[in-house]
Amino acid sequence: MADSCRVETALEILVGKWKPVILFHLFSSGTMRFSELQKAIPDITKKMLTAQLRELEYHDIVHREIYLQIPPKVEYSITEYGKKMTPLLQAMNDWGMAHVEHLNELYGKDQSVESFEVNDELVGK
Amino acid sequence: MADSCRVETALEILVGKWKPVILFHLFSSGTMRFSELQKAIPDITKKMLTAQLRELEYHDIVHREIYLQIPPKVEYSITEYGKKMTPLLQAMNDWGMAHVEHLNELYGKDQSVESFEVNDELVGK
DNA sequence: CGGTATCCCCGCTGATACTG
DNA sequence: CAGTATCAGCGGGGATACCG
Repeated sequence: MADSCRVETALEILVGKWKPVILFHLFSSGTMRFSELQKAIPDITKKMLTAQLRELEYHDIVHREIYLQIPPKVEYSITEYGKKMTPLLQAMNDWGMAHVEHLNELYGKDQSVESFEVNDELVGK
Repeated sequence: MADSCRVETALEILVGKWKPVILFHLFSSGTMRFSELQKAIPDITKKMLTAQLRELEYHDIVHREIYLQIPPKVEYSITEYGKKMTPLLQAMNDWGMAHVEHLNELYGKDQSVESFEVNDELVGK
């Protein structure tokens, strides 16, 4: 735990209602157009998709490739630097899965940690 | 990255303006009274301290020991299960530190990722 | 001492419409 | 197609006061 705590720095990048799902899709599919992301995440609005992508872009996690053509085409992908997040995301994912199990043991199977609609979405894709 | 994404589960537990700082102090000091946490985190209100501690307690990360006496005494500590979060917190902390460096390289030293007041607080303790 | 109870504000998110 | 602009709602968080 050392003498300081930058956990919040990591949180800042990931926090945002749709960032984990966006990252999940980009990590899985490699490169996706704006409209492909929209299709993959039906409930997100253009406004939010744009906003969250811009934040990830600012943090050099996501790359935005613009093709100057009509109609426009924009592709998003994980940067090389962004790929270094994989172990962290993996660790969070693993801990999250174990924690769901733990909560089930504590409170019973019917309990939810909320916000699982996001996962339903992934399942239904 | 597997076929599902429980990253958000991990985020839920940590998200909350004061949870990382609270965890930092409890991990560092072992056991702390309510008032000690207040002193360690001057800007937090009783309401928020209580709320965030209750959430951590619900998730079995923090244990709440009540001493039935006048004046009241309540001690908070990390549960055994909670201690299993250490590697995750460490990973997030490490990534966070590296990311601050990365942002400095990209945008210059003066840039901030915001919310560093929390750290100032820790430094000033 | 260790909390609740109330009231309030602001910023994230959503819905909808418009545009190059 | 890939956005921006505008308006509106809701809830996390803050300030303050009170309580066993």
